[in-house]
Amino acid sequence: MPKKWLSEILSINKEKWMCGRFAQVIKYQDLKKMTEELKIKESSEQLELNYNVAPTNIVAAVVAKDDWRYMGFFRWGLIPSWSKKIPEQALINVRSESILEKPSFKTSFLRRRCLIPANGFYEWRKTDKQPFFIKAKGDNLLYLAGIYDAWYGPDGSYIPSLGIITTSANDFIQPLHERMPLLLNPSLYDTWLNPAAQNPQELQLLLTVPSEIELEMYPVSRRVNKPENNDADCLKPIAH
DNA sequence: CCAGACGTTGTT
DNA sequence: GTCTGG
DNA sequence: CCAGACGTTGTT
DNA sequence: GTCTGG
Repeated sequence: MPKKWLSEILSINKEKWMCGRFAQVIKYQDLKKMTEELKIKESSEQLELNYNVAPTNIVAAVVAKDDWRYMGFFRWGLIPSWSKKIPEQALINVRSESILEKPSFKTSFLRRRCLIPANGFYEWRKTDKQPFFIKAKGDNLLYLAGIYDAWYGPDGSYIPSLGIITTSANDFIQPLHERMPLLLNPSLYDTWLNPAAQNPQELQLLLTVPSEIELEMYPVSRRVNKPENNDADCLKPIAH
């Protein structure tokens, strides 16, 4: 029996998820800056450095309980609280356009919004699968808009999880992809994080505001393809 | 009322 | 949990 | 998102 | 191709 599987002969690779990989490498200075900017009351001394965040990884996110803003840790891939089991396909992205119509997302959107700090996110060019890193101009952190929930497994396990909200790509991202993560303008952070803000129409409006955040992108090594390659080289620009 | 689903992406 | 379909 | 597996039987 | 795992 030859060791060739059908896939090697038929190999047709479909692109699937939009924002399917990002970087969360938040060192002391950035952590300090973020804590001030977002008025976080409780955080860690330091965060795990993840240059290549893949679905199901644990990520840090800013959330609020009443007036108390803190850093929480969540599995990337939303598990609705009522799920009987962990969804087979991780719900890593949430379409902003239909968020209020989806039972899996609606309540989390109305009551449990978060911001996921990221250095930037990875995107694979459709034509040649060349990976790119997309980040804010300069070295400012990006904050990806997300929603979270808490899930208790039948065995008593407790898993907080989140999903990243997506929207149609702006002119900058368009050449690469149709979709992009929702990047709120900083003036909207307060409302976004406020769990008392629960008006569906007002919240939905936040999803339609075009981002004013200036972005830049550059190609990176295909090493990033493999989630276990998790080091600074993932972020380095390579020659075109 | 109960049963059953509950998601995204892109391409064809 | 919440919504849709029968 | 990409990577990697993808099967069965019974015997050692 | 389809599914699971990270």
